[in-house]
Amino acid sequence: MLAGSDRPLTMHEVLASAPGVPQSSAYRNLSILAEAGVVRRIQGADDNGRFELAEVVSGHHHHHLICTSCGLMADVRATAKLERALAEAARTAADEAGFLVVEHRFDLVGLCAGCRP
Amino acid sequence: MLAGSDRPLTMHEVLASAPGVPQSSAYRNLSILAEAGVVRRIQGADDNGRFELAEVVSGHHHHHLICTSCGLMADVRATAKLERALAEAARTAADEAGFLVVEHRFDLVGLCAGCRP
DNA sequence: TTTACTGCAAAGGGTTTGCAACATG
DNA sequence: CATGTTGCAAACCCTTTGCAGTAAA
Repeated sequence: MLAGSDRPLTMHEVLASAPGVPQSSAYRNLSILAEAGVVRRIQGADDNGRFELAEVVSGHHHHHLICTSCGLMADVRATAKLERALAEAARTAADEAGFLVVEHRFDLVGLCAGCRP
Repeated sequence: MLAGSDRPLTMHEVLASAPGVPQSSAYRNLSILAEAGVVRRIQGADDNGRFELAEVVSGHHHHHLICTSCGLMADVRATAKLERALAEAARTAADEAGFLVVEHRFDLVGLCAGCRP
């Protein structure tokens, strides 16, 4: 499979990239991989589910740019500085709620280079 | 309606809180409100859609705690300091991609007080 | 009456599942 | 022969939509 992409793929894209594979198999296998922690399942802007390699596998932590106009969802490599800030923020916010943070998600929503005026 | 909650509500909860209102009306009206910018539609952990008052209406910017065990989704008030850090991080990350950030989302995923060991 | 909104029930679209055929060891 | 994986099609669930009935102006 081809989840070595620089952005989460929709099921549609996954199927297009693997001709001949029926939906059911794709869903089934991706679900298994997701359960095994190899793949992560996320949501786009408001439409369909998407799949990406888990951080453990891809080897890099990243966030997302989400374009509200064309629906594009791209990865943004997280910098050490940003991560430090986010991690601390997470700890602070979660502590007072007694919440144990396992991971955080930081997504930027707006207009991509091709859609901005 | 009762969107003065401290957390996003699922359609199920919305319906439960407004007995007698049929799904179709709830969906329809919430969609209209969403389009008008009064309500915001978001996604929980991986399951169903949820609704919350838009920031403009609720008057406060917040993020979410998402419990992977029980599915709970709670609001976390954003602090000025955190916001400053996030905003700057957003700008930095987005700029090099030519992305125009309209809003950011920062969610903490993990275990809530009731589910953590 | 004209316009807008309700309720119901049917349709839609993404995702899951049952089950028999098939490959693997 | 025993086990696990495929493909197909039907089932599911959440959400949307058509349409006629009702309330409001």
